[in-house]
Amino acid sequence: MGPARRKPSLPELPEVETVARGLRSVALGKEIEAVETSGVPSNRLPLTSADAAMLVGGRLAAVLRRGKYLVAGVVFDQTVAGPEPLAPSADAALLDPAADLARHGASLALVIHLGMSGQLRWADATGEPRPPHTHLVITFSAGYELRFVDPRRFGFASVVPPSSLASRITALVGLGPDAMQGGWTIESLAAALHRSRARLKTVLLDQSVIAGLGNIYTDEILFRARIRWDRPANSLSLDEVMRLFSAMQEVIAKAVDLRGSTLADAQYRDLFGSPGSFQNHHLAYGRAGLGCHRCGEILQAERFGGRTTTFCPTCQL
DNA sequence: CAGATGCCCTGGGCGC
DNA sequence: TGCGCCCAGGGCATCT
Repeated sequence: MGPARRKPSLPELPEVETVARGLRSVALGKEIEAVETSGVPSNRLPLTSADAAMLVGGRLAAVLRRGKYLVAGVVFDQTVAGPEPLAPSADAALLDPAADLARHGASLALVIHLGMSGQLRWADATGEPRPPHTHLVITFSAGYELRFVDPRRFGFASVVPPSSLASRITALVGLGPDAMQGGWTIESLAAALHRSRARLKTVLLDQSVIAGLGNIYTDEILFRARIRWDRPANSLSLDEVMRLFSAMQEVIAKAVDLRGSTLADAQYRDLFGSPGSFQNHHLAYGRAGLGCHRCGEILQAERFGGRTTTFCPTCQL
């Protein structure tokens, strides 16, 4: 093996959750005074300056996360009561951001997906200069600004009325239950997996089945569950589903606790520029060619569907 | 028709 | 130093 390859650390559920919590801690209730766009459109969903300008005069009333999506509710002409409850119950509204936003009285939604290289930064408007590839800047009262920086422009920011969420951002509405707060049970996970005979990792990555998992966390979950990525999803025994369920809970909880994974390229930073530390607990992702922490076997990398999976050929069955 | 595969978007690391 | 290959992941088109 050559020198350690720089891997992108892309934002998945734990990283987006960390950013969402950061936003709640600093931006709720603050008035939006100005919005600037770079004029360089997202590759996915361009934001017109007219749409962006609709935010001016509003206040952030809620910051939700659904899978890898951030959804901020913006209210006009009313005071914000206070921070929303941090952990909403797993009721039907959990999957319906429009309903959640309505409860907060939001008349506009700012939807952000960080894509592969997107970052949100909270900065003093008079402080550090804006980095290259800053595509959206929202200036709040008190001289702070929220910067959306995205070199590869796979991410997007969109401003839509809550009632148009379903038609304008269909993927958001089509998300399956969230990997962290979707109310998953062993039974519902087993049912979801048994509906498909596609390869297990394909199903775990399918945002319409489980929302929030990406390449890093699926590899970590599968390693801990000791199950191969290419098993047909409907071939798992009950014991294996239970292991997968536990691994998903543990990995996501710990990764959120450690504020996500920041790898060598430092692509992911939280709202305030700090790295996460779950990368120090990675057992599979990025470790191809290194020894398995469980059995010592050399971890193997395989490519499918244009991406790499790292796993232990001996203890993942 | 479910599942698999290929392609596209982009910038940066790195090899030559 | 500079050029060009390759990689990353999500969405979608197109196959089998």
